[in-house]
Amino acid sequence: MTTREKLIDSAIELLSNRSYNSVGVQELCERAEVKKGSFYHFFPSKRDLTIVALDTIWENFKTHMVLPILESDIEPVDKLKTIMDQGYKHLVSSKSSCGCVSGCNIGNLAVELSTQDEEIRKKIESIFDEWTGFIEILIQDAISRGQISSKINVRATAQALLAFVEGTLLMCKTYNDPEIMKNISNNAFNILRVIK
Amino acid sequence: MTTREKLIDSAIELLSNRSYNSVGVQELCERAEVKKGSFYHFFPSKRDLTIVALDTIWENFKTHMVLPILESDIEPVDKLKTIMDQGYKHLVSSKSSCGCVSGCNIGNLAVELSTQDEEIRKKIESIFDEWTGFIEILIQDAISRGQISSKINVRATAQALLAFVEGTLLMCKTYNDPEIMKNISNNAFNILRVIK
DNA sequence: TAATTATTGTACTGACTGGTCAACTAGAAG
DNA sequence: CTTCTAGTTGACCAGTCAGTACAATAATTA
Repeated sequence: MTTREKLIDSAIELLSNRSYNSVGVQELCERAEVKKGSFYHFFPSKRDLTIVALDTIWENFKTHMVLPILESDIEPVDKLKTIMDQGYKHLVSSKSSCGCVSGCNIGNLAVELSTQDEEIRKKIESIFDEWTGFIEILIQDAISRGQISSKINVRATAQALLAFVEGTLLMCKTYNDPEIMKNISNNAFNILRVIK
Repeated sequence: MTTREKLIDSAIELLSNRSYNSVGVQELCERAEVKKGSFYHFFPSKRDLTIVALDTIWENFKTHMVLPILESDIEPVDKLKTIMDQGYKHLVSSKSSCGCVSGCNIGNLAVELSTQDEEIRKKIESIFDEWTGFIEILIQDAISRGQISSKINVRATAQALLAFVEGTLLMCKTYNDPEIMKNISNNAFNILRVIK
């Protein structure tokens, strides 16, 4: 693994479980076993590393989670359920590995930095846009199969679903309990107005 | 206004628009026009002030927003709508006063500190519990009037609604746009399974 | 082999962090 | 007038922050 990759990896790890302002460049370097000089050779600033880390998180999530499920041939509504289940498993494993539920890596940075760093805010906005787009595809698919009412506003519903997922992760983090997700997540299907 | 109150006030103001780790004791004191020595006369630490600020935010929200609406004699489902409308107005005013949508003061601290400060996490957990309790009352009321299906799990649905509200605020903050709430919020009623 | 470029290491900067502390002031109580 | 106490002040820690400067080394190319 290259020095650059090691830095991105430790950024993802530290930023996921803590927060931007509580993680220093020094600690980032220690975890990556890299000297500070190397850090500033590869990245002009901590913020720039954060943006690359954000991109990497999203690319990983997309290629290993979203796309495989989206391209599978299970029912669209079940795809949503699968994504939620995967999210739950992620929470459980993060809890058992570091003792705490860290929620959504991207949402966490969104909340902390949206009012303070316009560049990072825009980056996350574009990630959320793309994410919403995937959910729209899923909804369209379900509509064309007659599983969801065609009267809904697809984009607004997709946004609502993303908001719901982010809010659910926020609650799990606050209660430090992945099980909260189980209580809540069934309601996601009400948002979709699944036809029964 | 006493020195103590001035400190709590500036804590609420600064923590609402920024983040815990980006606000220093020094800045807190400057905004309150108080010297650092006085700060540590009234509060043993920055964290202790934060907990008091959290309590104050919640008490204000409860007495000026939640309770008046809850005790009014409009339809329970409309009460939810009213709360959402008030939330929207709050976002609009925060955007026009400081240029950015700050989201939920309490949710922001929850996301930033839940994995780092157990005492603050527990404080927010208890606030969320109380908040959920109020929503439960609202739902019960609607059920007893036959406006909502009695088959739902009241507590889980209340939690889902709170998650939805928090997630919506997170989205508005990320997009720095209060209007996002308009797109999303109608779906709240789907979560409730309102009988039509 | 020599020159060039990419990478790493060390030492450092000035500003800022949360927090401590002894000295001081004002006003009330005895 | 004296004493006590709550409130206030500014100087001062030790440690950390993001970022810089630049020499030493490793890898690549001529």
